[in-house]
Amino acid sequence: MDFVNIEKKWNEKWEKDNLYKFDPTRLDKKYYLLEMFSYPSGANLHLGHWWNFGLSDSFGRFKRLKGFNVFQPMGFDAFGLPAENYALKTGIHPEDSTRYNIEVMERQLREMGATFNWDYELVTCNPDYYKWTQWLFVQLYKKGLAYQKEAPVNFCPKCNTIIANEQVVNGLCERCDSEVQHKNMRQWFFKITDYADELLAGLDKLDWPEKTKALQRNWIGKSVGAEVDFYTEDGLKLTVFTSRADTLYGVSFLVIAPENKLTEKLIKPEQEKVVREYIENAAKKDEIERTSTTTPKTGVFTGSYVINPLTGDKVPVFVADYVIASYATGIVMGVAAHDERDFDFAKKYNLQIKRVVNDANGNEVELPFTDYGKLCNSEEFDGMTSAQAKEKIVEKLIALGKGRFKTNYRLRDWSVARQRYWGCPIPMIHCPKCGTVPVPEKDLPVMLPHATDYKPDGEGPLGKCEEFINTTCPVCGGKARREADTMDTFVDSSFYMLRYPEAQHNDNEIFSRDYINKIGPVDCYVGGVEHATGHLLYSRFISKFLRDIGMLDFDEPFQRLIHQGMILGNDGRKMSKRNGAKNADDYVREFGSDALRLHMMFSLKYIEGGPWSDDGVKHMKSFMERVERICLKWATLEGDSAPETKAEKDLEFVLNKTIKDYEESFETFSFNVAVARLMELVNAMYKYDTVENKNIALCKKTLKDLVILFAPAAPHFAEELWQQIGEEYSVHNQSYPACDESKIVLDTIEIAVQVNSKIVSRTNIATSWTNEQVLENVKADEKVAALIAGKTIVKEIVVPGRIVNLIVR
RNA sequence: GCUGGUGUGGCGGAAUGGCAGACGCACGGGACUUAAAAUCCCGAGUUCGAAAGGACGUAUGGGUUCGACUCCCAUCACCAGCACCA
Repeated sequence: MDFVNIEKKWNEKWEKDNLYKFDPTRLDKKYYLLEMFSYPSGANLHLGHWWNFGLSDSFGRFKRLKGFNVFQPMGFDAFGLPAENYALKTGIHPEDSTRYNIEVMERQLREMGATFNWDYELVTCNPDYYKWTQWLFVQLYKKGLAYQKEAPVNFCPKCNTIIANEQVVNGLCERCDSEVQHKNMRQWFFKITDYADELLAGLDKLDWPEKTKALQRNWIGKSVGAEVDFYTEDGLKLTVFTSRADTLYGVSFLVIAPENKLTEKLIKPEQEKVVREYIENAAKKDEIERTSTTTPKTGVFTGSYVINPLTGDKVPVFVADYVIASYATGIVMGVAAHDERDFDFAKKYNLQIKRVVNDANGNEVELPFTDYGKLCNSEEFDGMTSAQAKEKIVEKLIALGKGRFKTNYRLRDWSVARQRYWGCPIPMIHCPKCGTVPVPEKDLPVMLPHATDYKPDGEGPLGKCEEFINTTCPVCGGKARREADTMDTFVDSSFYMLRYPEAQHNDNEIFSRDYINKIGPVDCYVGGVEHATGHLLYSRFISKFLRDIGMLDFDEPFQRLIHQGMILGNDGRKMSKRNGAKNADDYVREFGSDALRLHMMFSLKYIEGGPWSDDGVKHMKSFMERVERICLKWATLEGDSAPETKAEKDLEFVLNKTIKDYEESFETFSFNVAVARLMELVNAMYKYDTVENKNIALCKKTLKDLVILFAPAAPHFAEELWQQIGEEYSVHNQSYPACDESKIVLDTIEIAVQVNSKIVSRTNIATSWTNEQVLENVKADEKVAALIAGKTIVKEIVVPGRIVNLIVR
């Protein structure tokens, strides 16, 4: 078979016939399958694209065979920095290069012959898409969830923009590896923190990899504890957050972050010089230096003391740069006896290490933190666990009015503004009279101008575009300026899965409430794990928000999530030209895409990925030829003798077992096992082929089922073979073959026989036998009889169809 | 440090607590061929043995069980994420 040319032929025919058209009226058995859409990079489709799109396309095809009305749209995440950086290098406008790249990539994706529903294509840089990105912004603004504040932000000096926490990797910009600077700027945020608890709780019911759920839990970082108010002699309140309120009796010192507003008020004149010097130094250090676990904690005494609300102890207050100003209250209590690093800190600055406190009688008492009775010098704490002690102590604080239960989250609000050109304009207007007001919905979209000066200047290049920036205030009609920033591209992608079903309509709504609730949420979402704390979290947040404003009945956009593993170079490192990276096209042209697809399915676990080795591609071609030979031979067999032979039953067994196992393997994305099952069936066919007097009807059925089973894994090959064996177009409109359970129950099977849990023999038994009959037969076995002779059988275990174990003494 | 994951032949990898290593690669052998390729068939965890057969085997050490790759506890190694988060 000429694999390369038949692919072209069928791709064209399928596309012409619109074979995989999604039927929006038949939603009772819909299946919404989605791969994370890609950034139009303009490069040729590489192996990673095939790995992602090709194999999940096979999954979609499988679902179609199973009778599902599969919705599998495709689009492009088209705004973003790469196009702009490319523009700065080449002078080609981001819009032009992006349009061109989309054209190239779309053509290649279509050439894959995949079942994507191109008639629902979305491109995030199209005004009819970003109209809804802006609409979303306005809705969030109206609910107080989009807001501006002056805040320390991550600023990438090379990209000249603010980036989100999620885009900072080890203090470096994830795109260009520049060291990220920390600036105070007035910025737009989405209040994702309002949903922290719900985002956490919602994870439990999702069919997602445990790993990904853990990543999100970790990222949200819920910490249940308490706030404790300490007062200085001057009556200044310092509130600390602690998850270990039970150690309150052992507080040796308090530490405040240099940036905390209260720090100023704590500095006593005699300490002024050293403290200022310290703060100045701290400001120079970057976050990594400050928060590295390897560098010892340093700090400086402010000169102030506070009173421990429970013990009345006088506790010194330090400034230290390891305390993070933005987490919780930015003030921490140090318990030297409990925490190793607090211990080191206390020793370094000669602070009292409160292993001992004075009890009511003035005697010194040891402070083990498990002995709460003694610790608190009160019988009411006797024998308490840490958790019980925590609760009791906080209750005492509440009674004193000096503390409360408190939960903190590591999650910060989502910084969404970018000082870049190639993004969705933020639909806000700054009016000198009315302040900041949203663009009225009827005026959306705010069009991104085809600017000529898109060079980033740290303030938003749109600010230099006069015809864009100058506008009138929608409230008072006076002169006003538009917001010059654009949105993070993760805003674009946070709702695309909800917009897809409506991609064909440019209505007055982002989507029809009725329709989205029937077709959504996404049943299965396929994409990389690298989006665990970014895109996947943002999308969940936006879904919950849309639910809250009455747009959605569901609040989790992705029911099931599959991460494909990464294909690595042959040296196990990220793929590059040096370690064997090739364009997928090189293989497609030589062996055909089906051979490539089969090899990818078979050679690595989809979910784990691994180093790429291409030896197998040619073997898959051989395998397909082997399949073709037997199929074409069997297709021409004539007559219909039906001998009841063992060989025939063996083949029937393998066929039906394959039908069953293949399905299971596909459902769990275990494509490697699925292909192995196909090979087993083919081997069984060859074995049966040696039989002289064949059951022709069985051969024909096997052959037909085999070709259908191949349809998801090797779509062009299966279609061609389907035609060649004389079946009616198209194999992709067939139903998945039914497994005849009666054929996978054999009359006789071989089971293992154990004596004292050790295999001593194998014997054939009839499956119709009762356990008693099986035992009787097993005991009659020569070897077994010899072993049990003269001994007492203590226990007889029969696992039907598996094993017999006789315990003798 | 915390969280999650992984650990099975030379390699990729199979195994609802029930015959470990399916399927394939590489390897060896045979058939066909003048020969090679292709194809078809057979073999193969390691080790002792001529063979029959035996011993040892799923990172390590324990445990539960008639029986553990699978469940539990501890340890080690590697991968990933978070990390003076109080």
